[in-house]
Amino acid sequence: MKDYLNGLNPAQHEAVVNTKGPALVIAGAGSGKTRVLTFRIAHLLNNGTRPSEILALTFTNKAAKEMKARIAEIVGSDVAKYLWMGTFHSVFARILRSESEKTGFPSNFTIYDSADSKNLLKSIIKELQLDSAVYKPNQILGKISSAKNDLISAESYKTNNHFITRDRNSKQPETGRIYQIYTQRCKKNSAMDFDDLLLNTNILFRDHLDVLDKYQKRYKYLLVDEYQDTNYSQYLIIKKLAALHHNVCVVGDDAQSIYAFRGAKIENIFNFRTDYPEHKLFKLEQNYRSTQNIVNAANSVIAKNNKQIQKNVFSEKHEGELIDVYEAYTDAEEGYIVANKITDMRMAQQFHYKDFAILYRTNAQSRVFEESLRKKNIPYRIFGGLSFYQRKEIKDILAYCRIVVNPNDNEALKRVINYPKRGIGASSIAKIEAHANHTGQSMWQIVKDFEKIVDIKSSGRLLKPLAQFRQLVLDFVIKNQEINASEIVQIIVKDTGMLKDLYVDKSPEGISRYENLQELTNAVQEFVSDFDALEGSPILENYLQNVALLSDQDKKSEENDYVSLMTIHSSKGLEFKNVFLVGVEEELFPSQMSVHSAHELEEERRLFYVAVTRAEENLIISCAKSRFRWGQVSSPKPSRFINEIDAQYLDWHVGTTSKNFDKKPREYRGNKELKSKQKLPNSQRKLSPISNVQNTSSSSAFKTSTLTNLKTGDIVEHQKFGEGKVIEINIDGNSVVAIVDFKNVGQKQLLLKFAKLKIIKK
DNA sequence: CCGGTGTGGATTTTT
DNA sequence: TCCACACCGG
Repeated sequence: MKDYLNGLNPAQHEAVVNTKGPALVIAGAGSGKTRVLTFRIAHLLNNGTRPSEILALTFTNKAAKEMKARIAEIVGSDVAKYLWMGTFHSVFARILRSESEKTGFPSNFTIYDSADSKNLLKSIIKELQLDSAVYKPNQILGKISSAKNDLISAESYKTNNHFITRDRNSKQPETGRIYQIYTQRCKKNSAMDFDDLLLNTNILFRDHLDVLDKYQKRYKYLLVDEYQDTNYSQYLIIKKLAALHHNVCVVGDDAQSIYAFRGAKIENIFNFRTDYPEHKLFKLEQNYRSTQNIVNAANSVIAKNNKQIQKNVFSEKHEGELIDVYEAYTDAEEGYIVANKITDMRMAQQFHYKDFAILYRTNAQSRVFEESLRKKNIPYRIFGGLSFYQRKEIKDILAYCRIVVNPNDNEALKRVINYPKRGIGASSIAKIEAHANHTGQSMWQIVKDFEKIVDIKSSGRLLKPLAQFRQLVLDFVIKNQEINASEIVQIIVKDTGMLKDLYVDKSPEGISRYENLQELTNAVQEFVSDFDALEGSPILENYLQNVALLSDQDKKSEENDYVSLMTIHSSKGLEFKNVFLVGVEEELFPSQMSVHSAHELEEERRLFYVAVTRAEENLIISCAKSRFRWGQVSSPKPSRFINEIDAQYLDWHVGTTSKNFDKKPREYRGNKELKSKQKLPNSQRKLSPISNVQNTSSSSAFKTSTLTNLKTGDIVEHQKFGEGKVIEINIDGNSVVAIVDFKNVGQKQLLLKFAKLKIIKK
């Protein structure tokens, strides 16, 4: 029981046993941060602290779960289960539910995910008759979100000069009004978005000192993981809760703060020392994860940042291999190199597939690697992207569940009032919504008594479908009172007809949707059987409370052997023997200070640092000199960050290294004239015909199926170049190119398959 | 109302 | 490329 302290190094040991007073633990990458946190909690428990007096906040649900499991191993699960441990969002959602009399929200409030928020904003913007091209829902959502994270209410937003001028400059002067209506609408729907969970907690603690007092007393020890990624709202919650006991331990690494885009303030970790002058500082500097080369290389990059807490991260592992850098000609070749390398390394060094990860900046980059891996029959799994809970079929089921629990949830109602199709079209939905907003009722209240609405009654056509929908929901509500979450979900998928709908659909997508539906019912079943009596009963209400805050990462991964593909962001906290950091081009890892402010650049550098420090043994960085993106060819340069790594740690492989690579770079295919330019140095290389096309509309009217119909000799019309004659057509795998002689252009043009063409004469 | 088709726009990153 | 949306005809 006590021997957990033996395996710690001196710095870790200090950070574990000094449990009194504020503590700042700076934990370099791979320095055993989770160990320290878990042992610190275990140490508290072993020294007489009750588990319910400890509040530990993590960044993801997964981290919380894992940590709880590890603590349970030390102190036993009967103790560990009473710990308050979870993400900010889940813990404070729970508190907001139990303090519902004080919040103005019912305890069964719905949590809107970003899609719900966006939809709500969209309809508000439409209602206000504003142009949704100017008031882009995503942008507005971003503004509202950052305001909330800075604890700025709609009212103060509207009168704040800074925001007024900013919104005027961005031609969105009505943002404040939208914010206000959005807030009202959420309240009416009994819904909170992600930011509201934190904002309303702050409001609760501000306006109800008795409540604050209660939680201050309850939580004698606070621990916060990933402190560098907390926002102002979270910071303030911690500060208030810690005000009584001052036993607040924050753990983090300023070099890994990569969430500024969603409001994270790296300053929080810098300012901890001034916030708590009596704090103790612990630096975990030994990296147990990576080879010396990788650690040194990572250090050499992050050293270029100005804002940081000085530390000296070192490794005592073997020196290790140099970092390979590959500059491929094309994205396809980059994929090929990576897949080949995985096969080679696996054979030569007995690695498993699960020892490999491919990390990229954006989800869209995964496709090329998927293709190359599939070609070589390498098993892989993509993390992130469209998460399970964001899939249409899943959201539809959950929307029904949400209505059952909270009928005022308009967003859920709008989602399924006509799904499956029952003849309630967009205009009818708009009519109901307008009625609801007029009378200050929820849409469900209108639907419930739709016979009273003259407008609906007179048209007649809606009567039957509305009655049917109402009956369906009412049935669910009644049944739900007696049965558990799993049973009601079964009834919902069956009675709505969704189960049959998806079962009948035998297209690949239909099958996968059916499987997803099965997976969801399994998940609910699991929720029911795993349910701990401590947390109430396994009813739908309780299931829903978790589900909005879940993400794909929280789904347990099977034991299988596969290569992992994910964004750098989602790789944080993970480690792999071999890491491929791909697509490292300046388009995605910007290098121009003129475009990006200094602190944005520093954040990008930290992101790069995070990626590099995921690797234990081998790191391979790659980029492509020509990339096919959004239907167009671009010629990106390697990111500056590669050059910021000290050259002594690098091993460069420029150009094609794979002799077997049979595909020529994409932009040269099938065109003799261009082929000769291949040898030109990068700076002088011109892709003139293609770049001309780039300037035209990027519409993809010219579909592949149509394109294959194109023949040499056809007369076509191009939006920009006018009428012309096809003189050569080249179809090769998925790349299709036509050379066209345009009447009025005086130059033959090379058109890619996405060029906009109308066939005039065959 | 609904489904098909054409069109235009968009891309970080996640609780 | 994919997705959302507008438009049209049944």
